[in-house]
Amino acid sequence: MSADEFIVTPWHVEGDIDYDKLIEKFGTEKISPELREKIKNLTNEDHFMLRRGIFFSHREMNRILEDYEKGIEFFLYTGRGPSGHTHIGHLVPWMFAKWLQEKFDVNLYFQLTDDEKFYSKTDLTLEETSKYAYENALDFIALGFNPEKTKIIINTKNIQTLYPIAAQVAKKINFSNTKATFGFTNETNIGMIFYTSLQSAPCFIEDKPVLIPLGVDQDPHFRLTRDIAQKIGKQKPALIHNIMVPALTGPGGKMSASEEKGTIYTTDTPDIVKKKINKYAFSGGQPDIEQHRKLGGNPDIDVSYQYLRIFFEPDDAKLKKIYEDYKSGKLLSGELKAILIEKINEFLKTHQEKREKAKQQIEQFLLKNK
RNA sequence: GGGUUCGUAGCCUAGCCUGGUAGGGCGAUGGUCUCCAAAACCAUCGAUCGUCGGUUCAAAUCCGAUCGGGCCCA
Repeated sequence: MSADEFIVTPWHVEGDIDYDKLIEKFGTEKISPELREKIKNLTNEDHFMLRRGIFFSHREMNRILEDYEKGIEFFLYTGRGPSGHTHIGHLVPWMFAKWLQEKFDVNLYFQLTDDEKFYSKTDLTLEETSKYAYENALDFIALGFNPEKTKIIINTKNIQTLYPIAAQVAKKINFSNTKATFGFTNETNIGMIFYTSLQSAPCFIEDKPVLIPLGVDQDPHFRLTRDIAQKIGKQKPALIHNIMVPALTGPGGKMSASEEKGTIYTTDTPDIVKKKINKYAFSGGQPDIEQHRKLGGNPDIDVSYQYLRIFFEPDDAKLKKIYEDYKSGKLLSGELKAILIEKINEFLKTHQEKREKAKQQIEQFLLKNK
């Protein structure tokens, strides 16, 4: 794969992603300074993920906000395909969703697509994906969502609620649509072919506009949903997209739940975190210390720096100092890694405590079928 | 239900026709080098060849059955 090639689909992300090109390719809109300003005015906060372009693209986010200003409330929807343990990349859209929920005081639905992972991963059983769904739910709850306004949907458990909506959707999507959108072939099992309608279903679970914060790789599902929304008498879902969190080992792909060493899990111990970062994190440093002092490092390709930017260092002034020190050669790669290790472990310490508590809270979060 | 095709280390795959206990690539691991990581170089681990049975001195290789995946037709 050459430098300017990249692949972004719901099931596969590869290459060095050019996000401007992706916006063009997917037909989404870049988050404009005006939109950012508007969000800032409504929330009284300029969230660092917006400021730094971690959330970089959207579809009709402006409409959601205009409606909101007119007193029309929206709700939030996001989710996760439970194919393994939760890693820190997953937390990006969840954290942002949590912030949106807080600021706008709205309902949120979190969908765990255990059926989809069973369909798409040949070696996973339904028991395993359901087990991961539970595990992932704990991480989600640990972020501190409002239990009064937050419901977790597990596809195989909540099918009774989802199915009537999914049926409405499914009738309007034909085989050619899914083939074109997802690249399905004759080998694709029919679970996959139907599946997108289940991912659409929560968009219409309330009779209100919906805003979906999500990784940009999931956009194709909602492209279909948006296409058919009016046909079933519903509003198009609005989306706001985050970039892919790079794997520890390098910029050529997203962090994957199945690749041990390129991934920091929410359950990793401080020692494991330290070891993984030191041993695997791709750096933008120079070949040796002398050259590094002289030429400086490249924070833009340095994964440790990127993690700080994306998630672990919300303080702009601190981040800027790290950026400049690294770029000037004052800060060594090993030192940068030490900063990140400290930050991650600090975060995980509290996260893991909250995750334990979540085991007692999970019941009140699970959506009950009516 | 019929036909067809595939099943070799974590992944991809050679070998099967012309039987003599398996070769490569990627990956992984360790080392050298680096402030780390990457790259590069060196080294190492790893498969009883889906399963069961038969033929044979000898089977991944031939035969039968069976399980699993794919495609086509009905």
